Amino acid sequence: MSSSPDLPHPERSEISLTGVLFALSDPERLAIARQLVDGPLDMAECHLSNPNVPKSTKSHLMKVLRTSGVVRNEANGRARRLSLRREDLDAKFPGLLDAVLSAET
Amino acid sequence: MSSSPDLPHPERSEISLTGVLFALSDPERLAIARQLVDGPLDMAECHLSNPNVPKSTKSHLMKVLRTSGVVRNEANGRARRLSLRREDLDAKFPGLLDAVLSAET
DNA sequence: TCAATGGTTCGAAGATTTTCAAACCATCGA
DNA sequence: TCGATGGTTTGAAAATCTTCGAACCATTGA
Repeated sequence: MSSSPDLPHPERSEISLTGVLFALSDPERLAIARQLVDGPLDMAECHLSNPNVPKSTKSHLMKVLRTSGVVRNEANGRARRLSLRREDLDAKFPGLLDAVLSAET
Repeated sequence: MSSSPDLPHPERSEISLTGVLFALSDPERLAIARQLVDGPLDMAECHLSNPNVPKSTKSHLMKVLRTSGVVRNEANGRARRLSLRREDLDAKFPGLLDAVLSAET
C-alpha cells in the first residue's frame, strides 16, 4: 500500500506572494516550475540544468517550491509526483503564474 | 546645477526575470514598489512599514530594487526621485508587474 | 527476503543577504 | 559661507540560504 512520507503543504490561505516570488526567483527552481506547466511529472523526469547536482540538493529545491505553495509533491509508488498548484495560485494571484512562466528568460 | 551621484541602472536588456522576482520577494521592497504605482515619489515620501529603520538600510533596499531594474532612482535636487520602470518591465515581462502589484498580500 | 531504486532528512560548511553605524557627499536655505 | 537635509557607500556582524555527503526510509522487482 501507500506510501512514502506525506510531506506538508501550505493551505491555499497560507500561501504568500513574497514566498512564491522568492521560490521562483532562483533560475533552477523557475526551470523546474516551467517543466510542470504541461502537467505533473515524476521527480526523476524533472531535469536540472546541471545534471550533476546531488539528489539532496534537488530535493531541497523541491522543498522550497513545495513549502512556498508553488508545487505539490505527492507520493507515487516509490517516486514523487510533482505538480504545479495552478488552481490555488491562479485563485490567489491572478495572472501571476502565467506572467512568470510565459516570460522570456 | 546638478546633481547628486548618478547611480547605475541596468539597461532594459539586462533586466532578468529572476532578479526582478527576487527584488519583489521581500515584503518591504514589495511595499515600496507598490507605493510607486501611482507615479514617482521622492524617497522621503516612500515609507517603510517600520519607520525606525536607519537610512542606510532603506538605501540598501532601494539599491536592490534599482539594480534589479524594478525602480529608477534619479537625483532631484538633494532628494531622490523614485519611479517604477513600468515600460521596461511591461515590455520584457508582460503582465508580471500588474499581477504582482495587484495581488492581495 | 533482499538488493536496488527514488527519494527525504540531517548536519555542517560555504555563500549570500540583511542590517547598521559611521563616514561621506551634494544641495539648499539662511 | 555654513549648517541642516537627504541621501549613498563602506565595512563588519548577524542572519539566512545553499550545497552536499551521509544516513535513513518506503517501494518495487527478483
